[in-house]
This record gives sequence, C-alpha cells and structure tokens, in this order.
Amino acid sequence: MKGFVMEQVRVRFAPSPTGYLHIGGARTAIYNWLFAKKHNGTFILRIEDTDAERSTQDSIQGILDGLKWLGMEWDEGPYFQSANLNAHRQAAQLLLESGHAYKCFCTKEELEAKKEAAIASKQAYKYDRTCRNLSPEEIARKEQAGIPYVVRFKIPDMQESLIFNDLVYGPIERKYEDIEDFVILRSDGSPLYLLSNAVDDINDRITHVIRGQDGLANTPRQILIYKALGAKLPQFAHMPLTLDLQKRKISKRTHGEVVSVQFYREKGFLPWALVNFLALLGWHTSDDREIFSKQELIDAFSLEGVSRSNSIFNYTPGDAKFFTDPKAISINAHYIKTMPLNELEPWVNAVLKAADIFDETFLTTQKAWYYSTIDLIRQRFHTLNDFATLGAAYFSDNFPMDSKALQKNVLKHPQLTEWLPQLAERMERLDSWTLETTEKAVRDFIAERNIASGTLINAIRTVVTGQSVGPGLFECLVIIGKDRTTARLKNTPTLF
RNA sequence: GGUCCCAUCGUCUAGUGGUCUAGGACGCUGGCCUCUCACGCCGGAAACAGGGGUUCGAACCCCCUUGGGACCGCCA
Repeated sequence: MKGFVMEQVRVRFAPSPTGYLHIGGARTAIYNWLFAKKHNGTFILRIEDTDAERSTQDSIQGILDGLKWLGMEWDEGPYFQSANLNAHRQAAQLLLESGHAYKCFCTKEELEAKKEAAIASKQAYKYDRTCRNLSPEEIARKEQAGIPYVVRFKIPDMQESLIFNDLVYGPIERKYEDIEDFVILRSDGSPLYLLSNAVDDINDRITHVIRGQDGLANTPRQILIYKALGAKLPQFAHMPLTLDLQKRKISKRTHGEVVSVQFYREKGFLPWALVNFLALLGWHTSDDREIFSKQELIDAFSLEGVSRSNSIFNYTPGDAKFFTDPKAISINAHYIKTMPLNELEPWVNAVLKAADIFDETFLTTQKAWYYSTIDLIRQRFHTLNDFATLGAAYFSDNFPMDSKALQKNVLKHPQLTEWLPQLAERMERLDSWTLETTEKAVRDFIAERNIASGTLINAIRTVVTGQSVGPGLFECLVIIGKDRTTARLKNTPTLF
C-alpha cells in the first residue's frame, strides 16, 4: 500500500425490510462488516424501504435486532432509503437534462403487447426505444396532452462491451446492445431501485459494493448510472448465493424458520458460532483453519477467498438428528465446550432464567460450584438450550425425567425401590462427599448385594439426573451434592 | 427463449501445470477408552461432471457437451 494514499473504505449492508433477517442476508452483512473491520473502514446500514407495500416496521426491527445479536454493529445509520427520494428524483432530472435519460410515453399495454409478440416469435425482448428519439415538439405535445411517462436511461449506442472487474468473479463483460433502456422513474415520478440504490451509494460515498450475486446482473446498468452522473465508481464484489439441497434459493416461504437468524437465537446458538459458520459458507482461507475468534476472522478475511460457486446450506427438513446444517451445530458445540467459562456463563444464565431454574446465588456464594457444573456438563452439549433441558437436574429440583431412561434403567428393576433408598441412607452417613467416598459407598453396596454394577449405576444416574446419559456418575453426584442426591434416591418409589 | 455466472468427497472446501496413489472439516463408519452418552485418540468408506485439445506432463490452460444458478418488472 505504499506510494499512494489508501482511500477510506466505506461499505454498506442494504436489506429491504420485507421479512426477517435470513442467513443469506446475514452472511452478506458479515462479509461487509469483516471487510470494513479489516480495512479500518466504515460499515453502514441502510434500510431500503422504498417498497411501502411490502416493508414493515416489524421487519426493520427484526433486522436491527438480528444484526445486533450477531455482533454486526454498524458505524453509520440506519439510513432509510425512503428519506432520500428527493435525491433520487433530482438525479433522474439531472440525467434527463444531460441527455442520459429520456421520457417514454409508451403505455404498459403497448409494451406488454410487444413483449408477448417477442416471446411468441422467440425473440429476446428488449424495449424498442420508440420514445428515445422523440422530437422536443412531440415530447412537449404529449406532455401537454397529459400523457403519463416514465423516465428511461439511455444506454450508449455502441458496439463495444461494458467491462468491469468484480473482486470475486473477475472481469465481467456485457455488450451495450444487450442492455435495455431501463426505467429509472415511474410514471408517478417515484424512483426505481436501480437508480435509488446507485444514488444512495454515491451519496454515502460507498467504496466497495459487497452484495449477493443476484446483484451481478444489475451492475452494468448501475455503472452506467454512476458514469452518467459523473460519480466515482466503487469496486464491486458479488457473493455466491446460498442454496438448499435442491439448489433452490433459500427463502422463508419454502424453508421456514430454519433460515432466519432469530431461529438460531431461539435454538441456543452462540452468535459468534453462527457468524463463524456463515463466514465459512462460501469463504475459506488456504490453510485448514475453520474456527476463528473475532480478531482472527477479521485478520484472515479477504475477498479473494470468497468462492465463485453457490454454496449449499446442508439442511434436511424433518431430520431427526440435526435441526439445521450439521456443521453449524458442530461449530456451536465446539464453542460451547471450549470457550472460557466466564464468557459462556452469561449465556447459560440467560437460558436458565428463561427456564425459570436460575438462582441468584449461582453468581455469588455458589459461583465456584456453578462454574464447575457448567464445565462438567458442557462437554456433551450442542446448544445453549441443553443447559436448561438435559442439564436441568444439575441446577434445580425441577427437572424432567426422560421416559425412555426411566423405562430402561429403573422400571425394569423393581428392587430399586428398596435399594436406592437404602443406598441413600448409607450415603447420608458419609463424612465427606467426594469422588472417592461416593464411589466407595456405591461399590460396596453393589458388592454386598451382588448387583450388576451397570444396573445400579445407570439407575442412580437416571434417578438423580433424569437422563440415561451424562458425565461419569460420581462426578455427577459430587456436583449435585449430598442433599439432593440422597433426596432423589429416596424418592425412587414414587417413580414406579 | 436471451444475457451472464458457476462446476473437486453427501455438505463446506484445499488445490493456480509435476510435491495429488487429490489434503482438511462436518456428517457417516470401525476400534480404543468406559458405569452410560459424549469428548478425546487411532483407523475406514467417500470427489476432480463427460468428451476433445495444448503439453514431456493436467484437478489446474483452451474448446465443446452436460448439469446447476442468477438476471431479463413502472419489485427491491
């Protein structure tokens, strides 16, 4: 970067608020955010709410909440495109005056007929430029007559191609003759997306337009707008799309909640785990790293690592084992089991509170115990919610009893109604409550009565934790404590 | 239909002419560990879409075919 002054990077995420924040949009936001952070630039949020019909306040709020939850904080905005209508109209006026645009009086019916005719004769349809060469007199007459008109952009009449270098896809070429004189202003004077979006990007001094690949086809036309307006061109970078296993674009309509960011929040995802997963869906480094801290990801990120082929969100509806892409769950589990306990703790607090099994003493007098407990059980958890479900028995006496576990490990052995209370009495007399003393008590009991050790151990686990699986039994007992353990063992007969 | 883009294990991908009998991760799977389930560790199955070139040599370069996707609104 020596020899010239690096321009201050400004990027934006510009969603239209017509639904919740979905993972494809979130990924685009993440890439923009990473690019901004990487280059000490500015990340701008712009809500493109000019479609009043479909835009909703709920949706705007959902996008804001989703981005905040993910940690994708913006430096400027949110700006609202609807606030810039005048600037868009002025730009159109400017284009009209400079001869880069013209008024088109063709009616929708006329255009529709031409389009159908083109399709019928298997010709590619493109506006035939009927109004492009209207004389000033004709234009004045039509206007006088009150004939409504749209404003169309005048594509340069050249044989060459428009070429631009996409930072992800490389050189993209489009012949001028293949581009239609597109509409930039409706007959009611309101601007269209292609214009609004470009004008806003110019006004926001965006240096890098990082967006989904569906914007690739719009780019040549927007470049033409930039040029006609005399604006400096930004760099363009298009991201591959996220498809489902049938290679369809993911959408709420066909995929439901699983593609919304909110879903992952509710399912017990750590926001950074989702960010990490999404960043990897279509981007990679050339080494084998897949787990990145925030700073590591910022340092490693580069547009060059973005792949050009669409990536598939590996989700199978109705999968009994995986409620979303298995890799996403795997990454979430990885963070849960490896992150520093003091960072994990607040997330656990939240789910326990939501399940109404949180106790304020967990953070005061019982803090050491609380941390040990989290540390003990997190190894086999995949989501934060597991702490409140599979882990409930460690935090509260109000825990669910897994019916299969009960059936298999307890109800099959009626003698447990006597054994477990007897064992409880013996354990109550223990002077200390450690791995060694609890194990000795149980092993002695087993030896005295000649019980199969697995039978008793599994039964104890089920009665005490409500689960057939979990950490080593004695570690469980030590963590759960003497009082709770013995009380639950004594309670065994009521389970029958 | 037109224009543009893409193509390595099931999925995310490494790979930019020789080091590729194609590497990693998730998932699947065999084993070890073990009171259970995980974790962990050690293994396994699993891919260069097809065909032509170019080259001493091609996953990598070129062409064609096939397949997939995007865009083609007075939506954004």
